[in-house]
Amino acid sequence: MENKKEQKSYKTRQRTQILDCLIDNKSKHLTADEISVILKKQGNEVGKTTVYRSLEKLMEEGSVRKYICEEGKSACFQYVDDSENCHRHFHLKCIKCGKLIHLECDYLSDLEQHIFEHHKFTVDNTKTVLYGVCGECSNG
Amino acid sequence: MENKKEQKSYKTRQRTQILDCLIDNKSKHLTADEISVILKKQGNEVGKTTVYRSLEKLMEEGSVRKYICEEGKSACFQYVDDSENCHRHFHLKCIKCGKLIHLECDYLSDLEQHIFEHHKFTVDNTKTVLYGVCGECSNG
DNA sequence: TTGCGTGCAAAGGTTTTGCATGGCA
DNA sequence: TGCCATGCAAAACCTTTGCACGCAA
Repeated sequence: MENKKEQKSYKTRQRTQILDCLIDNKSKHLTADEISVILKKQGNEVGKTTVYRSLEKLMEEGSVRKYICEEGKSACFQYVDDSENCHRHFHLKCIKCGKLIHLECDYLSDLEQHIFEHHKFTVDNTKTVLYGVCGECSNG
Repeated sequence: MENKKEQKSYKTRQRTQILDCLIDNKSKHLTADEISVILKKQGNEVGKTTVYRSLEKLMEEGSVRKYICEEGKSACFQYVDDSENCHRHFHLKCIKCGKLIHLECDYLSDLEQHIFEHHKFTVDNTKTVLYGVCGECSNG
């Protein structure tokens, strides 16, 4: 069974640096590869395998969230910052410049409520990203 | 403007069957592999390469749309049924049973309008899927 | 006949797994 | 010392590309 017993977890250089990297970039969605590259540039090389495995652990612990991004080629990860209430708002992602926008807005909460009441569907904005074009890119 | 020089396009057994398959399943999101399997079961085997290439053509023609789905492993495709106005509504997808729900609702159009006016962002619901749990699965 | 379509094989890119070694507690 | 963590190599997947042959028009 999915016994969510907390598993032991050691504090290692690699895992710490991966988490730090995600925190430093908490406004962005990073791919496993991007994390790997950033760490390398900082002189903190970490094997790709370890990046993937650490991200998985961090997701289980709830510190990190996985998103499926527009490109579809690779998954994106983002630090879960409780102070930003990311579980309560929607994310918009520009398909032109890739910018990620955190949308804090009561209107959106109402939307969720509406969908739940009228369509019997519980939206999980942890997994949901609205795609489109941001103001800057549409002016271009 | 969508002025893509129209390329010549031959009507072949494979392309016809792929499109038929998408039409038969127009309420679902199918992966390239699923299409391949369905056709095989019908005795209409089509090479994977051909499935991918045909889907690309069909997308250019505007008959088919590509979505990035939750699993993230593979892309999903769906027939564009103009009579259903899929470009005007949102799609909900249940992360438990995989069911796809077409949400026809004025409230949602307002949402788009709201995001555009207040957040300068043009949502493309061609690419957007709201993830969550449907009524049946949450009762389970 | 022309040139797009098809499909096998192979390449490319991302993610996972096997296994021996390393390192936290 | 007991385990989890790490990382190389290889496997597993999904998708794309090269190439020779097939087939619609």
